[in-house]
Amino acid sequence: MIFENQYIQERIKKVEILRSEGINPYPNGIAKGVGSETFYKSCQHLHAKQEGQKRDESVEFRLTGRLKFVRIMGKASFAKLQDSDGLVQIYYNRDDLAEGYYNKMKKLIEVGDIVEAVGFGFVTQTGEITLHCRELNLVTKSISPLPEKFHGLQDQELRYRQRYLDMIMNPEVTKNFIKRSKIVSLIRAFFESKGFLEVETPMLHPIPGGANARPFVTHHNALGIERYLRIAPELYLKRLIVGGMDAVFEINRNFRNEGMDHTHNPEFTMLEFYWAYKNYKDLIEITQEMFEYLLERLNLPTILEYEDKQIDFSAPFVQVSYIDAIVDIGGVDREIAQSSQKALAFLKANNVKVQENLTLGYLQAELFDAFVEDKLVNPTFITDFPIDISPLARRSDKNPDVAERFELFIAGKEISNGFSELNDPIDQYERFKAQVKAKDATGDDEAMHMDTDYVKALSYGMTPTAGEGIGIDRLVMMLTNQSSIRDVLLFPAMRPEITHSVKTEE
RNA sequence: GUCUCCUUAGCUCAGCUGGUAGAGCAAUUCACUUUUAAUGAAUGGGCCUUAGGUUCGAAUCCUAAAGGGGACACCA
Repeated sequence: MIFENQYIQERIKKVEILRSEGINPYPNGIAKGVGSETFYKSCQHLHAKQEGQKRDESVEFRLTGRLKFVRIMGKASFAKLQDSDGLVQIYYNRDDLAEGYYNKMKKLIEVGDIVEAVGFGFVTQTGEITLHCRELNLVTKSISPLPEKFHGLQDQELRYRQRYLDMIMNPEVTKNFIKRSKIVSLIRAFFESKGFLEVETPMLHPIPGGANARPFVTHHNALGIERYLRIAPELYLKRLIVGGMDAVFEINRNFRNEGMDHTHNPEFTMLEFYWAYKNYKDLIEITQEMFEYLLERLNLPTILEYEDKQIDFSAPFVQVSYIDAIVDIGGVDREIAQSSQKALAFLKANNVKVQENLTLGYLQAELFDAFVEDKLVNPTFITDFPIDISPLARRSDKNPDVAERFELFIAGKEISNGFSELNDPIDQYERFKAQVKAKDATGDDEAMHMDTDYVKALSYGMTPTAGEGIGIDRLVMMLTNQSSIRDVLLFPAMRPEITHSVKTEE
């Protein structure tokens, strides 16, 4: 039974006592009190008063919040109440509350309960602004005790599984999530100010597309068909460009059925935006601008601490081509980087596990991952991606081996991916076919599926368009200096916890 | 998926080379009308994650499982 714990039982008894005394432990219709911040500000002037007179009984305040500490000292008590502004101290004693109320309630109102305190401000002997209560009412009884008051809740697992407790015990956690919310809100404002329209496209896809990833599969009962939770909104957003929306964005969840670690959660939030009559160079510009906007509005410094690194966001961010990055940053000879045979040999010589049948572009990607990615600490735009690893990007008019594509790296991590979109329907059709072939040949179960409806859409003509995706979770990690994605997700994915019962055979 | 470490009271943690369970906070009772992790006194509280094994004897050693942390791999 969920409530069998002795401490919970003790508190349930208190609930019963309260009811028998005619006090509702879960009353309704109580308005939120004045925030503790406001209370402090309104009482600041009391500090200036003479010793022994630091009080103003003429102004009444009503505070509401959860009790975090209670110190009963016989006929008087101090308690700390936590509201959305923070902690505030209240004082209550036998003589200033209603007759008999103090003795009846002092043990029935305890740490964890949510209360309403009404009274006036004063300054204690130790100089703390405190509410002297004339009234102290229970707002909501807590029957589960809070974790230890000094160490709080440390256990990572409990913090993620019981995020509400984490928030009660570790207020800085809430602060990070408030910041996350602000970041998302600013991004919306930024794109709207640029004339983008926010749209919502399907989560249930008949064909998973727009990324190389394994999808979750689900079932539609009425239709009797499989659906895939979306791995990316890309193909739908581009259909909207075909339809004549010139600038769209979507901030929403993607689902990928892959491993979990400190940078991967099965569901994560992506910003994707598509911009007609623009190319990848315009994207680089607007991305740079977006970062400047975010840092400024969040009051963050240009040089940001992240883990053990210092990241310099001074504009403009460096731009390097994929090949040059491998050569100049990765320290790989240009000859090696431009020959399949030499690249393969080099990778093997450096103990990088690679498949034999990879094309040059894929080998370059291996070189990049192994020798370059970690070194891109300050924001860096990597441009001119190999065409083989960019199945949805437009081929460069100057160099057919290269796509008009870039990725932004910060602190060794990919933050954004953007390109001039492929709008030649026949080229797109061929590339899908190649992906399907790769799927069969190499058993690459992340390779893309053929999406004939998307090709059909392109066949009506899509304006030259640039599109980009930014991983919101990783962006928030960077801006809140968190090294685990779980610390920027309110409810990170967890395995089910109680499975002591039957083990299923393999 | 692999390696590695962790799981003991509500919480934070001790528990040695195996001898039968400890502290602090929290709780209960008492004292205390300006405390700051309040204080002082007393009391209660345990499926030592689970299942096997070794042993006269297991929280402790071994094996497996579950959950979690970290690293790597897969993955953009």
